[in-house]
Amino acid sequence: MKKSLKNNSKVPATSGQSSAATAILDVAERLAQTRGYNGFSYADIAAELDVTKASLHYHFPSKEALGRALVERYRTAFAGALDAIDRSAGEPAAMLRGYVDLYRSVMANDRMCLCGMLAAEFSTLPASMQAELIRFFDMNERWLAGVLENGRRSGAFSYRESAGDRARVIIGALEGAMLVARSYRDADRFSAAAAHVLEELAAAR
Amino acid sequence: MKKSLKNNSKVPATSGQSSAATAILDVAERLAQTRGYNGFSYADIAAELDVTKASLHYHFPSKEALGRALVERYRTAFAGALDAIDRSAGEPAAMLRGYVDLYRSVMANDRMCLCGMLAAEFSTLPASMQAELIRFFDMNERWLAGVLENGRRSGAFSYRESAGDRARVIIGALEGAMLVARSYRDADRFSAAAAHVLEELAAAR
DNA sequence: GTCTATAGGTGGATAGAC
DNA sequence: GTCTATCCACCTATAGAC
Repeated sequence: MKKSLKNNSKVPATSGQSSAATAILDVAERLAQTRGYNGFSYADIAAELDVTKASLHYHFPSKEALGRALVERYRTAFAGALDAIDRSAGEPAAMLRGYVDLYRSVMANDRMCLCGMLAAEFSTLPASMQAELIRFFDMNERWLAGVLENGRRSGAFSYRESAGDRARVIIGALEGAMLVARSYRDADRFSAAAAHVLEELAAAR
Repeated sequence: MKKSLKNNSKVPATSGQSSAATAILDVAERLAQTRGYNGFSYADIAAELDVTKASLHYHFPSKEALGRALVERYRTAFAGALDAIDRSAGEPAAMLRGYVDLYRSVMANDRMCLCGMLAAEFSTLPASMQAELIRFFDMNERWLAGVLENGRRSGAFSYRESAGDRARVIIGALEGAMLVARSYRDADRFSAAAAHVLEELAAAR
């Protein structure tokens, strides 16, 4: 039985997207995180939503448009999560734990970080997606470097290199731990690496 | 002008493979490392070698067979490189530098580690390739854990977790640093992370 | 071993009816 | 907004001549 993707809800869709577009992005996001951008097709999404491919093309005319929307939304949602950490947690150590938990929840959901996945496929992606990807990593690095600076000032963290360099090390370590852990279907592998990242920064040792 | 893939050389091909198969694997390996297993086709290889797709199927009947051969050869070559380190370098610190340099040379070649790339695509791979991939990571972990144990015994390294856990952390950090650095086309990003891995283990601090 | 030719399937994408 | 129908390019793979 066909389910309509039309936005029938009384409330406006979350962020300028119709509920149909949101439903499509939700499925596409999961597929992209588990199979990669080159690993899913319009047919896969259509089958899951029980609509036709043509209907998907109405909302996202090309796969590039879909892919761009995917990364944009992911980056925006991630930025929102970082803002939430900024507002809630006080201590740099708590903020860093919050950051690591963002990754942990992705892994717990049996997914790879969308942008880590796309980084692997980078050279095959449309330029517009490549640009979005860079924005994502730059944003992460900037935010993390800020937390690291504060932590060092307050004496909570201790590290030798620049905050920016250390931020890059942490991002790479988390993405890589996730990448490998997924081949073992073992979230604990990721958590062990995440714990290491946190402990390594602790000033008292 | 067509170049024949037939093995015309007087010397036997490197390891049970015909020189034709070797040439195919060389091209396929580079494509897999830069675009992913789902990001290249028989047509890509055929165009580069100036032969037909049918000719490739003679040497590797299916893409799965090609993919399996790819990971097998990569794992064997990597094992050989680890053996070479075992024989040449004495100090655990030197051995670890040698290990990191294996990754660095992949990155310097504008490639991603084949198995890191395939780890991203893991859920879309044939079972035979998934199994090979696990063997690769297990081998790395085992070898690295041995070096870490020796280094701790000799006083060269200092770390808190088990050697196996720390080995996993290091592998993940190197794979992830490579993954992200490739989006920036910046080998220095990788080298900075690699240097961090080495310094973090140094006992004198 | 390599070719031509082709099969059968799937990819992204569009026209036009409803 | 969603459908049916269709296009064309590309995919992996095979048959059979040379």
